[in-house]
Amino acid sequence: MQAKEILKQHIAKTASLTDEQFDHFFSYFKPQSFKKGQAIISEGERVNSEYFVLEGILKTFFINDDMKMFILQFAMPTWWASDYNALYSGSKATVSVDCITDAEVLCLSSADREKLCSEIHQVEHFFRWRTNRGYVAAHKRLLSLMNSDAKHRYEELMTQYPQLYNQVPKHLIAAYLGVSRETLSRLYNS
Amino acid sequence: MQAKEILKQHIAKTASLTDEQFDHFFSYFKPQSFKKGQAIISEGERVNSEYFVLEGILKTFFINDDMKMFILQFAMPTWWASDYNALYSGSKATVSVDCITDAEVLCLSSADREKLCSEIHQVEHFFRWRTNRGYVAAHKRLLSLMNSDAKHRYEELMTQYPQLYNQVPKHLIAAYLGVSRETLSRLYNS
DNA sequence: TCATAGTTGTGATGTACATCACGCAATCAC
DNA sequence: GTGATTGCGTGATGTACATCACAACTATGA
Repeated sequence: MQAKEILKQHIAKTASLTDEQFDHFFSYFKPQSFKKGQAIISEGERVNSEYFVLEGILKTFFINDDMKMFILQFAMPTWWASDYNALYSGSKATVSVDCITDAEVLCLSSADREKLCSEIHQVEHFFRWRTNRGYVAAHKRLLSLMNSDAKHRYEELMTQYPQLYNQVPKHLIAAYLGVSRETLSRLYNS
Repeated sequence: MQAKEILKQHIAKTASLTDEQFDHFFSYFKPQSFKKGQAIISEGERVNSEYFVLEGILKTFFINDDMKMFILQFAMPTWWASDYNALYSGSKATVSVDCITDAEVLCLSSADREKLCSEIHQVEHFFRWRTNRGYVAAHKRLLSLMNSDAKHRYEELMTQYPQLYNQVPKHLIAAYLGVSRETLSRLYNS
């Protein structure tokens, strides 16, 4: 399927745009290709854009002073990724985004998103609902981190996104679950 | 300060409404008073509204099968609280909201919020930005849960919201930090 | 005013994890 | 093809927490 059609169907689930409106909307998105391992947003840099995934898997992550990595999100096709803190506040990135596999994305600058939101009411509507879904998902994950042990979190993740099992190295899944790779290995061998 | 003025100043930080627009907007909010300990949203019930806090402190929380409580949010004046999952999906509440102190709130139904969002573009703009701030805050907390130990999280919380120290029982602060009340007690006595 | 419930502190013990250390494929680079 | 890198498993040990048990103090309400 074409990039345009993928985005169109994605938007149509939440907002009603006329064809002209959608064409205008789409014209601000820049297609980009990335290779496995390539960085899209690096900590400390300025962040101007957010990214809609067409193909491949991205990760949003943070690396602490001990060089330990924590993954906030795996972004799969039709998901969005960026450092939304930096993007909305204008500050420098505190989290990074890179490619777990080769990836095709559509890039939308923050300035263009705000322009589109103010031009087309339904675009603002779309972004409100999208962000709300992210907010709810983050709260679910907070509860799961506080309430469940690592084994339970692992099983939840594998049930919801079984494709991660084959497509994503185990140490990244561990970094998402918030356990060491050794612990994760012991969990599913039991 | 009047309820109306508090809300007006709160909105004005993110959106530009004319006085007429704000009057219309405000007319949908219902003032409500609650006593300490009173429930606002209970797990399993239908959720119709969200709440803007004028005075007092609310908590949004979840109780698991072992009757252990986890606090997602303390809502202080000018904060919003609800079960946003239930509110946006129409399902029943999975988290509860109640009052830690006596509280004055403004209640806005979900139907009215959607009506106002579609009538007044700037209202939709406001809610998009508000939700984005919540999303970013939730991700910060996810990182803090995965990266920091309980002592560090406690100090962060007390630095950012020192008023919680006196106004909120310690076992609720523990339920927010994700540790037992015993552990919390040992943390700050050292 | 007395009883009861809610809040906080502290010791003893248990456990789910992290960390360190090592070996062993599979894949990649040149 | 060979050395280097990446990914994965597993044992030994350490630790930050949970849990249980009990005591004391404070606020609330009949």
